[in-house]
Amino acid sequence: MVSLKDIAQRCGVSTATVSKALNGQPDIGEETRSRILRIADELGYMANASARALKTKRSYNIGVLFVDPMHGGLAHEFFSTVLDSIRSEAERHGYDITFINRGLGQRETSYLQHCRYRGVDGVVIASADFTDPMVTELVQSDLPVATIDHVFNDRIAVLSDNLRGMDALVRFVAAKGHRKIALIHGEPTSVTVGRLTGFHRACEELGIQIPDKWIRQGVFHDPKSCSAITRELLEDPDRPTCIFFPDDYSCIGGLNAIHDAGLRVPEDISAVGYDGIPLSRIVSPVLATWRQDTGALGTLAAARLIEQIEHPRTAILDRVIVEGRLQEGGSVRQIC
Amino acid sequence: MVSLKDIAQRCGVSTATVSKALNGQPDIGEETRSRILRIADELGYMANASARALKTKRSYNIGVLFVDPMHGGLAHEFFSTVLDSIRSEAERHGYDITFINRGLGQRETSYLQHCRYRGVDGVVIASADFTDPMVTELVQSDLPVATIDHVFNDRIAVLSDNLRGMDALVRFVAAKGHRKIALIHGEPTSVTVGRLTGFHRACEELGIQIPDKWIRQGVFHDPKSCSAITRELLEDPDRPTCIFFPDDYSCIGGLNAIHDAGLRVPEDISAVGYDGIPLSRIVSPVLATWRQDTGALGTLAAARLIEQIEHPRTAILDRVIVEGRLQEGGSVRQIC
DNA sequence: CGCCTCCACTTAATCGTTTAAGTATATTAG
DNA sequence: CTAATATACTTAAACGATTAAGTGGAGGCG
Repeated sequence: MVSLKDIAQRCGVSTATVSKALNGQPDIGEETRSRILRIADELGYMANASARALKTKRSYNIGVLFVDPMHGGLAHEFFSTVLDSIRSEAERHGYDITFINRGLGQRETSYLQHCRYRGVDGVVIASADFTDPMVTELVQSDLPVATIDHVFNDRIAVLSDNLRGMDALVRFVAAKGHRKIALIHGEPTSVTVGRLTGFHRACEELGIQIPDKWIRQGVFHDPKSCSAITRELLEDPDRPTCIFFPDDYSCIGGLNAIHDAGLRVPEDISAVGYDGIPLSRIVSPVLATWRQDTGALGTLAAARLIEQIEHPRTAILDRVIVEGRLQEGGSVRQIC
Repeated sequence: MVSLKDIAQRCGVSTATVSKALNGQPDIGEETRSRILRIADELGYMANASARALKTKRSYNIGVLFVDPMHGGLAHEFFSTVLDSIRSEAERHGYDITFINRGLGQRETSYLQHCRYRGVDGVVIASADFTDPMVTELVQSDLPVATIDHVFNDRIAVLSDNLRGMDALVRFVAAKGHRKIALIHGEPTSVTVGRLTGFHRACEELGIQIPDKWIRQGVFHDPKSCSAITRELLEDPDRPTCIFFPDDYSCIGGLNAIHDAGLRVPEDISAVGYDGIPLSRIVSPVLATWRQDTGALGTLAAARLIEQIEHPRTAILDRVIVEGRLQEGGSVRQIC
């Protein structure tokens, strides 16, 4: 409503002067500047983001690509905390965020087109099918991109240490005496690859043999599929003493299947999650899990992306590893 | 990158013609139009949202105000599903969403200023302190506004029927034989008022007397505070047979406190949640709760808001009530 | 005194789009 | 055959900001 023009009029100067005064340019006299600032404040002036973006090609908007292939989108605690930390870090730097999707209304568009349409200054890819050509297109564009839990060449990547996390969990349950361990993992993504590697390496180093039938593919965040696999594992007379789930949420689904089978956790069988969402501490027993620093994941991705946006020549496009820590919940029991 | 100008050049027409062709204006010849459309497609043209918004004062962007006073923001399943449905309904209509906050970078701003800065076409207020003067300012502005679970005069409001939900829950547990019912409610908001009213009315109609000490104020989505209150309720020798929690999430925290006290749910004490988030079906026992139609809440708010944005003269600014349904979980047992 | 520099501003162009108003050509009416 | 009308365009201004280039005057220097 109130524009530079209004302020210029009231101050008896040109709009250029007002713009420069407001932006802290050096070639403005001291009393002129303070008068302009005062009037701007009085009138409740607020810049027009569209006009500014049009002229400067900087929208102070960052895109967030967040595709949960199975479910609604941001409905899970892990994602929503990551998202929230992206949001608040962006806000701290004066950026807003825009969800990137395909298709504006009827029109079908690619993710990249959506980004161009809104003129986002960069994109955080927080969860997506990284083999999707549209995602590849985005990553190969000239837009600054930061990915979470996936590495692309010459791009910022923020990763949680899946290998180490899984390693720590295996050692934890092994120390509790478990040797018959089953692993339900998620879809084959780089996250899954890291975790599987960590799992197998730790088992090997500890001299634990895991039969193939105990390595099963489930679905991330899908208690249904994980419950079904759990049931199968339990039906086998030679059953594991401990089951690893793809994540805490599906672990809770697994607990349910275990209870339905008339067994108790951890007395009859132990369970291990992954993520360390708040919920994992609220349920009973508290889950043994690897607590990812979801806040750091989002915050770092946003911070590094903004760094690249604002200092394109000097920003280092490498990977950052975020540490996690073991949550020793009661869902794993000591066996002799 | 590719602008109207480029298309105009390639087609040998003016930018005005291209604009009109692309926007389906009637005064463009058939072959000209199809040629323009073809070239635009070939060049991968995508409009520039900033330029368009600058000229038309329509950003195709809707603001979402989402302030969770206690926690990070969108970290809870109830909120995140509402948000996700707002997002996807907006997307269906060609709108993007922007989170509204105070303060862009260092600069302190009001919610309304943020809205003006981004030029949002309207705002969904999904969760906020409705007594906050900044929220009031927003609601009293000329921006289209839709609120969720709160009513303002002459504004679109989408509400879940808290009174009926609570009524149904009370009748459900009463039918199971419970008469000693405790209620932990959330902060005093209009949601809480509705639920309390429903609770007291149902109790009165059923002839159930509830002592004051069993009506306690907790905090929404805060398992900690609810656990503490639960402990207090359990310590009293004259303890309730059933506890109502402000929501499913805090109910799960309450279950934990109950277990810690050496009691089982539902054998020793029954528990009731509210919301019906997916999690409530995953835990064991499944929670008895009122399943709110969170999808409808968000979808309707977005749809009605967009209706008002696009047809300001004919849109009806009233309240919509969203139905929910009883989820008869195993967390309430039949007592004699 | 004449020239240069510096300061504090203004002018004017520009970003990409939309749209009211204008224009040239073809068509129809009288 | 002229005049009115319709069609299919073009012209040009505008949205609100930014910014390179220009300007006028004060002050400094030799």
